[in-house]
This record gives sequence, C-alpha cells and structure tokens, in this order.
Amino acid sequence: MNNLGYAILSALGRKPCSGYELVQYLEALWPAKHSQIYPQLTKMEQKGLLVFEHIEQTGKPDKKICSITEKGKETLEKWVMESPSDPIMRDELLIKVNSIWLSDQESAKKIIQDRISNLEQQIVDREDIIAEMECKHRFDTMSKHFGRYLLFNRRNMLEKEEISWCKWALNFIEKVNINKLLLGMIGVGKGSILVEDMILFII
Amino acid sequence: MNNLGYAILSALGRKPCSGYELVQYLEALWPAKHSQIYPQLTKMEQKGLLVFEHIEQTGKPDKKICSITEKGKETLEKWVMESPSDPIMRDELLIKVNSIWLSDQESAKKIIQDRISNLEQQIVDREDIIAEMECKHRFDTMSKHFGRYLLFNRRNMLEKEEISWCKWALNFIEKVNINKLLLGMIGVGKGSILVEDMILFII
DNA sequence: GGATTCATGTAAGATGTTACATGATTGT
DNA sequence: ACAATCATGTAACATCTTACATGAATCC
Repeated sequence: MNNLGYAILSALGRKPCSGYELVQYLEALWPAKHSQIYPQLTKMEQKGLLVFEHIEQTGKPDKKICSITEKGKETLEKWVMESPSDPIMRDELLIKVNSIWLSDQESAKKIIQDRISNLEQQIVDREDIIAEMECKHRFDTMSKHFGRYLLFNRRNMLEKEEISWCKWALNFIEKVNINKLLLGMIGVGKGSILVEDMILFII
Repeated sequence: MNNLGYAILSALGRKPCSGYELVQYLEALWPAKHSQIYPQLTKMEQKGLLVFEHIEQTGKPDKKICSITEKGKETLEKWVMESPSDPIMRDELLIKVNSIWLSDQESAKKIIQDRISNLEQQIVDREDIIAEMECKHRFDTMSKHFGRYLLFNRRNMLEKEEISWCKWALNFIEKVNINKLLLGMIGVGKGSILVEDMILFII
C-alpha cells in the first residue's frame, strides 16, 4: 500500500465519508485530486480495507460512503508504528529565489511579498478552523480529532515562521541593493566590508 | 519546460557542472535522482538550453560538464518573473500524527522524538555549510550564491520552528495522557473540563 | 446567464522512484 | 574485505496532473 492509501485509512478512521469529502480532508494531510482518489478507493475495497455504501440522493448526485474495515484499521495501526521516511517539499519559489541574482530587485521583492500575502491568508483561514475545532470537539470526541488539531497548529507555526523568513529576506535584499547603490560597487573589488555588513545584519 | 529543468538552469547559472554534481546541488532546491537528471539534461541540450563538454579523467569515470547557454539564461530569466504555484509538501509523519489516536502514547512520542533528532542533525550540518558560505563567498562572488544563502537560512529557520512544534506536541500528548490516567476517563462523559485544561495549556 | 458546489468516473500524459548495469579509487 | 564516492546511463514501475465526461442545484 502507498501513502495515499494510508492517508485515506487515517481519514476514514475518524468517520466514514465519500470520495468527494476525502479530497478536501486530505488537503492538509496528503493532497490528491479526485482522479487519484476514486481508483485508489476501488483498489482498497478489493483488498478489503474499506467498504462502500451506496447513498441515493435527490437533487444531488448519488454518493458512495466509504467505511474502514477491521482489516483496514489493523493495516493502518501496523504502518503507524514504522518510522516515517524523509519529507519532500517542492516549492517553485525556492528555484526562483536561487535565481535571484538574474532578476531585478523589484521583481525579486515582489515574489516574496506575494508569498507573504498568500501565507497570511492561509493563516487566518486556518485559525478559524482551529477555533472551530476547539469549540466543537469536546473531550469525548476530541481523541480522534486530536492528531488533526496538532497538525493544523503545526502548519500555522511553520507558516508564521516562513513569513518571518520572507521579511528577513526582503530586508536583506534591500540592504544589499542600498550598499550597491551607495558605494557604486557592482562587481568591484574592495567589497569585503560589505559582506561583513551583511553578516552583521543577519546577526 | 518543467520545474526540474528550471532548477537545473538555476544551478548551472552559478557555474557549469556535471550531472553528478547537480544531484547534490539540487537537493536543497528541487530534489531529483540521477535517473531523472541525465535524461533531462539530454532533452535540454537538444533544446539548446545547455551544452556538454566531455572531460576525460584518469582513475575516475569520464564526466560531462554542462554549461548554460544564452538561450538557457533567457528562458530562466523569463520564468523567474512568473508567479510561482503553491508549494507541495509530502510528509508521512503528518499521516502518522493524524492517526495518533490509534497508537499508544509511547509509540506516538517516539516518532516525534525521532523527528526532533533528524531535524537537529540537519540543522547542525546546514549551519556548517552556512558558515562556510559566509567565509568563502566574499562580496564579489556572493551575488550568484546569494539566493542559495537565503534558502539555507530559510530551511534552518523552518526546521527550528518544526522542533518547537514537536516539543509542544510532546507536552500536549503527555498532558492528555496524564489527565486520562488521573481521572480515569477513557471515553467517559464529563470530560469537558479536560478540554478547557488542554486549551489553557495551548495558550 | 455564469460560476461554484456536489458527485463520480476514465484516459492520457508528465513526473518521480527503484532497480539494473558498469567499474575504478579511496577510506575503514 | 567491504562500503562509499565518483560517474553515467536505461528500463520498468509507481505516482500525480490535466483533460474529458456528465448533470442538477444554488449563489451572484
């Protein structure tokens, strides 16, 4: 079984739900498009890890509610104990920042500023969800939602720290440019003072 | 062109290098195995984005040094200005944390403690590299290494914050368990006081 | 009237991983 | 002796994305 499969089992452990709902739930866990979810669910049903229940709806398309089976629960339980492999992050911004030397100051600053805006929006949205969790899930039902609660707080902490980095980087970029302009030293020799300046600035 | 291609161009913009070296360089930017790099380089050479230079070596296998072309530079420059798409993070740990309710306290704590160890190791390693960068790249050569310098600091900031979350989560897990044990309330009713306790603890 | 939400599925293509293949040098 | 580093490549497979396909209800 693959990670998507375990993520689905983890989601269904909380409560049974449709493939459509899974797409949303998994966004914070292991993002996947519906075109990946539905075939995966079929495979998992064939393996006996989950069962389908067909629900007819009026005014809406019919849906298939998936529930985790005993076998599914056992499979997940066994996997959870194994140590996880290294995380992988793919972010175009990193490539763009790495290429910063060939773009002008303003363009460089703009991509970072846009990132700050995106992060800020995501944080306010997530803070609403966290508040809702704290309000809605009392202790008796909290247990199954506890992990998700930890994860939402994790994301917020990391995104706030990313904003801190963005601001630090913006200041740094500005500092470098001001130095370049003031001393008229684009690529000229005695710049070693500048680097010390920059390093002082970091500390 | 795909993101891997732009990452390669970004790497080659700094200095020409072999496919083998690219694998290491790209780890912090857009990780890829050599089996993906070599065919990608061939495609990019055919498109005129880079050129190969065959270097014969004694005692070591021969290598092919790739250099970015004017067309490659222009392609990268154009792409850098476009706004990046959303980052994607895939981390098995998240699925395991989400499934925390079905593993025992000790196993749950262990996976988080292991993560802390990994992060701490990565941070000390990266701090060495950062120190080396600050030392080696004086102002005249800094420009092309500037983006990478920003990125290494970014990673360190984020990983330090992840450690903070891990420690917060460990405390939280312990707190929940102590409450469960003390009050003997596994799944029993009047737990609402506990949740308040937990929320107080977060604040 | 047009976009979004709900709801499921398939097909084609792009991207990424694991395994197979070779072979000398250097460090433990 | 054995593992790791340097160095490049292919093949098979797994994973993920984009596009095609349908269709009613609700919101702006």
